[in-house]
Amino acid sequence: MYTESIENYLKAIYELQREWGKVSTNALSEKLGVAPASVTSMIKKLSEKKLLTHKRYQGVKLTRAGQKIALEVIRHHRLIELYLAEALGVPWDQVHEEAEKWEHVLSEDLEDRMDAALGHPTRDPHGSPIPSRDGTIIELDSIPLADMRPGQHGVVAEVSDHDPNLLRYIGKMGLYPKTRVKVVSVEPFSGPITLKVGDASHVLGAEAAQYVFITDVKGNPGEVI
Amino acid sequence: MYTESIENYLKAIYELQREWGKVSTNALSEKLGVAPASVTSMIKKLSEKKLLTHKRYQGVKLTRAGQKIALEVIRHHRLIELYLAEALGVPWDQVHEEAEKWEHVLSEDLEDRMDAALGHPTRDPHGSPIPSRDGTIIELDSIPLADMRPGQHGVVAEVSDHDPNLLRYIGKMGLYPKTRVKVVSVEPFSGPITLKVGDASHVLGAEAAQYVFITDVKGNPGEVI
DNA sequence: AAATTAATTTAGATATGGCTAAAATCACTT
DNA sequence: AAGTGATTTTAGCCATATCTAAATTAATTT
Repeated sequence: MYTESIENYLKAIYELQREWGKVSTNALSEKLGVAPASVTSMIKKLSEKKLLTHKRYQGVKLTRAGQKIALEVIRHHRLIELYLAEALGVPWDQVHEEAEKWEHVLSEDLEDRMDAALGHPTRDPHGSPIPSRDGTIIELDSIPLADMRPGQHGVVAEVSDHDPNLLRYIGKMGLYPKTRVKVVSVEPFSGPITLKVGDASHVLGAEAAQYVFITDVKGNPGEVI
Repeated sequence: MYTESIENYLKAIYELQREWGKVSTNALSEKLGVAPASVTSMIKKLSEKKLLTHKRYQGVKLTRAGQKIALEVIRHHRLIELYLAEALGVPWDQVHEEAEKWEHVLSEDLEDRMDAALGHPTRDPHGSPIPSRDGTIIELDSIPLADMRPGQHGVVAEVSDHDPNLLRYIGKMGLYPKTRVKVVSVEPFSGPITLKVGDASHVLGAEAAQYVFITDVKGNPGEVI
């Protein structure tokens, strides 16, 4: 088994890789909240263990072995998040923090039991896909709500879980995964977005809209006024 | 917060204190599976933090502060054990291992949720008392099954959870907490014990009988043949 | 009371995963 | 092509929690 630290590095690298393609020392440093120099020495170690490849000054890339471990940790994380929400009613803005710790000590047996109790789910409470045991993951094709135009509508696919405050804010307007939304208007200069969620109308700040991802986008894109 | 290591030391000290009164360096070393020298240096640290008192070559004793932390960890451990057994059907010989890891990363909020979901339980699956949040614990008055005499009967109060094999063995004859048992005969020289559990009759080895604790013991003690 | 044995402590080493400060490299501008 | 600023790496240090080997203290035996 790998240390908690190693698991966290691999997970972070996987996520950055998916979002930005390449993963720099600084990006990792910021995401993990450690000094760049610490990242460099960990990279060296992970490279020796063949969990990633590294070209000096050029960033890292997970090997197959590294990705496998990353996906196992992510599977733990997301199963735990969903389990806590479903079975114990933990609010969706708190499940992430709890899962951050528990994911590293969850046994495979308990993982399987939770998976079965939840009916082999495919999405966590934030809409993120839960990798299967063998490391298959189906990422959704979605765009940030911030990129939508007036008149377009779609379905909330996924919401970033990095900030509990953001989740509470988003939750207040009912923007949970699988919810239909329609963009009514968009203010210029990265301004707020007015949208319909069911019968209700909400105004959402531009920054928050970066973190809400929409799938199944349809409708004639109108002008940004 | 304290490190996982510190929590484990405090828990171990609490348990040894309860069982043997005083807690020697060697006893801790054995219980924790670390070298005696390592125990000495940790004792020094815990003593500086005022979590225990130590007289050189004379063993240690938890302070009130140390005991409070020990009981918090034990509460976590036992709530987790019961939760896993009840909610996820984890067999009673596996819950201990899972709880050993999880207990150190459980939030107070989740502790409360599990406690509520279980209806504020007072015993874990092995019959051990679950301390309350404020650190109150009600230990049962019980004797080892090995000390019972033919003709006596009683109720299983608690079973040691230190060895999964033992738990499976004990489970096979239905010796779960709250089960009535009657001692039929006891072989001499610390020999096996024949007992009735419900309608069934079982023979139990003397060593295993050291780890099963009986309360409410009644009946005329007969001779050990 | 001295010698032996057992328990405990001290001293010094190791691995992990952080840190800061300084050096090296890269990327961009002029 | 050289200079500047940002990024990355190197070098060396620190804390935690282990270890082994040696020294000390306590307990027991003769």
